[in-house]
This record gives sequence, structure tokens and C-alpha cells, in this order.
Amino acid sequence: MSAEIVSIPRATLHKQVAQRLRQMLVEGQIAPGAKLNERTLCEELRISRTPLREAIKMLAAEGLVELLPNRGAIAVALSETDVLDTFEVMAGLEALSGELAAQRITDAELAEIQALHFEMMAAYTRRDLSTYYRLNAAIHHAINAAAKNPVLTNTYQQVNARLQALRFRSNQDGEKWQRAVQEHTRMVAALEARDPAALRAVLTAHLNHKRDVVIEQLRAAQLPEHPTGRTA
Amino acid sequence: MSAEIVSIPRATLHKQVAQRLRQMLVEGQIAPGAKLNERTLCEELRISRTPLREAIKMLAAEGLVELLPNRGAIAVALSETDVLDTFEVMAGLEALSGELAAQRITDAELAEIQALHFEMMAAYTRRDLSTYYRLNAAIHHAINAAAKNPVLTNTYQQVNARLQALRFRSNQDGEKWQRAVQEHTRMVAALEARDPAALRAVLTAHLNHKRDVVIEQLRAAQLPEHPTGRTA
DNA sequence: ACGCTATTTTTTGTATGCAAATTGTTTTTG
DNA sequence: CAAAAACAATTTGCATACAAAAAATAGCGT
Repeated sequence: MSAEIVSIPRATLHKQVAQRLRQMLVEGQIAPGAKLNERTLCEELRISRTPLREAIKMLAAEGLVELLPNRGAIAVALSETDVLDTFEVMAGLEALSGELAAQRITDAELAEIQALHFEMMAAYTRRDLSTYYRLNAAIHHAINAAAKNPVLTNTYQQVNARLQALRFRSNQDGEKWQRAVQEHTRMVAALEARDPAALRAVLTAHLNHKRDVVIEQLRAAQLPEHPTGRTA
Repeated sequence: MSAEIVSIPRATLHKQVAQRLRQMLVEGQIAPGAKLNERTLCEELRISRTPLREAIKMLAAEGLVELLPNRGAIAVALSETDVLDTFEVMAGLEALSGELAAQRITDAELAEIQALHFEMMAAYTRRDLSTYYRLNAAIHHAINAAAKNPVLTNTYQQVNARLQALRFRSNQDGEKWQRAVQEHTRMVAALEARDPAALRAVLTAHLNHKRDVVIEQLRAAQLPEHPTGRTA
């Protein structure tokens, strides 16, 4: 049965492809450092090379892939230094978001963040890491939205996408998870108080701690390659 | 005589084209809001449409052009709100740059900035706006470089490029120019003192003032379109 | 067997061709 | 004459074709 005819291909093809590739990169379906073979991707996505290559160029400008002249594109593989640098910028952008959000947040937006915070507390109490992670991201996104600066939002999301591709999440030990939750409580308090300086301070500290956790995990994931001889 | 053969086309064509178009956009050779006609640009740059379109997609991801589905690309034309939002982000990035630079700047880097500052003072004294502007940009660039964070530098330059395309510069009245120079003096002092908080404060104020000047100029440039009836 | 070079194959980069959509112009109609 | 419709001319979007570079493979000599 031919049902595809009705579905209107709203966006242009290269835009759709870019979105799809972005998703694959952020979700780790294309691993960091992996090569993006044009022929393979064309067959997978059922498109020709032209829109694929246009999409890849966009992702390169976004910093999600690296272009190697005459050798195609590879998914970015951030070094530890890259991760530190990126977190430094993210911290600055989050701090700015918070500062502005504290000044501009509406009562409705605040109420929604408070609700998300309670939901997140519930997930934390249940040690439901997946839900916690989702709500955590939603809260940060909501704070950013409350800053009401589209340029900031775009910049934030673009830089953040590179970190998402690391797929670090999870594996927080109890103590650090607790600290993160406490920081979130202070965030909400600072928002309620409409205190820009306080929110800036909390978010800066929060991002620095997150950075430490990620770096720790990165090191833990890299060293075990040769712990005590090869495996079994 | 055929001399083109020796000239090694180091970068790929789409990369060269992107750089060329970026320059044209930032230098105002392509005016904000202007359409980027593919055929015309192909003939001008002596290339085919493929690398041109790839370059345009990169510029779209950088936010220098806007893609209109089935209608090509136009150079971004920032609204007043866009300019305010962009300056807000720029202020945050400059503040971060300054904070980090104050912590990480080497003596050699500081000396170079001091030298540039003196040169800028000379240009100011001569009311040599062109030289002043160039040195001003060089100083901000040097501070950013002293922060030693490539991710920050990239983000900074990408956001800044959109503002450069406005081609505002010049037309500072005496009082505001003097204030800008005074702020620069305080910047150098904060760097010499290695005082991150002070440099953050100065740069934030500096960018806010610059924003005000630009907004004022934008309004002055837009209103005269219909001052007292149509022309002549 | 090893390392080197030559050749084939694959892959990327660029140009061109074709179809669909948009824009501009002319023609038709009230 | 104005508005609308029909047509023509551009222009964009995607696919394909060709050329150059890189990677893989095979051959060769030592």
C-alpha cells in the first residue's frame, strides 16, 4: 500500500539528514573517532551523496565532525583537554543563563521548574538514573529558556552537543550524586529568590563538579585497557 | 605561460569558498539581507555549484546566512533584538575570556597587550579611528588568546562574526570614545594585577557600553529612512 | 619471508544534468 | 484598466557522472 505519498516532506533533505546524523552522533550510534563513509550512509539513509555531504559540512561547522581533506569526515573525539575546555565554556554559558533567568523568569516558568525539580527528587530517591538524567537535562534546558535569549540557547546547545556525544551520564557514585542534587535544590532556591549572583555561583560550581565527574569517568574508561595484562 | 600548475590548492575548494564568502559577509561586500545567488557566485568565484552550496551550508551553521527552503540563502540581517541578544552572549564570553586570561596570561603576552594598548592610545590621541579600531580588535583578540581555551576562542569568533557583519564601527562621539579608552586602561591594569574579577567586571561593562553605542547607531541609521516625507 | 613498488579498487572532491519549485511576465477576463 | 490566471524563465534541490586522491592489494626483487 502506498501511504508515503501523503506524508509531506516538510524540511529539505539535507536538513533532515543533518538532524538524523546529529542524533546518531549524540546518541553514540556513530562512535567518537569513527569514519563517516559516504557510500554506506547514502545507502542507509536512502539518499544521494549531495544532501549527505551538505549535511556533513553543517555538522563540521557545528563541531560535531572533523573534516579531513581528501579523507572524508570523522566523528569528533574529544581529548581530555578538549573536554576541560568545553566544560569551561559550558560553565560560562550556564552561569550566564542562570544570571539572566533569575532576572527574567516568569512565575509559570518557575512553577514548572519547581515541578520538574520535585520529579527529579523522586527519581533520585528511587535511584532511577535514567529518569533522573532526563529531568536533569530538562531543568537545565528550562533555565536556559527562561533566560529568553535565543542566541544564548543556540550557542549553549551547540557546545553542549559535543559533550553529549561522550555519552558519559550514569555511574555517579552516591556522594557525588547527592551533591549534585543539593546543588539543584540551591538552584531552585536562587530562582525563587530571583538572585542572579547566587544562581550564577551555584551553576558555576555545579558545572565544575560535573566536569570533575566526567573527567574521572573518562580516565577510568581509558586506563583499564591494560590493567594487569590482557584479558583472560 | 602556465604558472597555475605550481600553485598548490592546499585547502579543499569548499573550504576556500567558505572562507571567501565569510570575508565578503563580514566586510559587508554582501549586505545583510542580500540574497546569495548561486549562479552569480559560481561565475564570480569560478567554481561549480557543489562546493559553493557546501560552503553556504557551513555558513548557515555558523549563523552568517539563513537558509530559506527552495529559496536559497540570504545574509543574516539582525534585528535590534538579535543584536541585543548577541551582545549579551558576547559579553558573557568576553567576561569569561578576561577571567581566564587574568589567571593564565604570561609575562610576554601581557607585555604585547601593553604595547598594543600604547599604540591604541596613540591612535586615539590622533583620532585615527581606523588604526584605533584595528588595535582595539587586536587587544580583545589577544586577551582571548591569553585565556588559552580554543573552544572559547572558536565560540567567541563565531558569535563575533555575526556582529562584525553589521559594519558599525566608527562614529563614536568624543565622550563615548573616551570612556572606551578609559575602560581599556582599566583592562590592562586588571591584567597586570592578575585580577580575574576586576577584568570580568571591566569587560562586562565595556561590552554593555559598546552594545549601547551600536544600538544607538542602528536606530540612527534606520529612522532617517522617512524623516519628513519622502526624499525631494 | 620481508620490504618495496606497481596496480587495482575504493573513496572523496568537483562538475554537470534533470526535476520541482519559485519568480517574473504576459495574457485573459471581468 | 485592474485582478487573476496561464505561461515562461530562473533558481533551487537532488541525483548522477567524471576526475583525482587515498587505501588496499598484488607483484616483484632481494
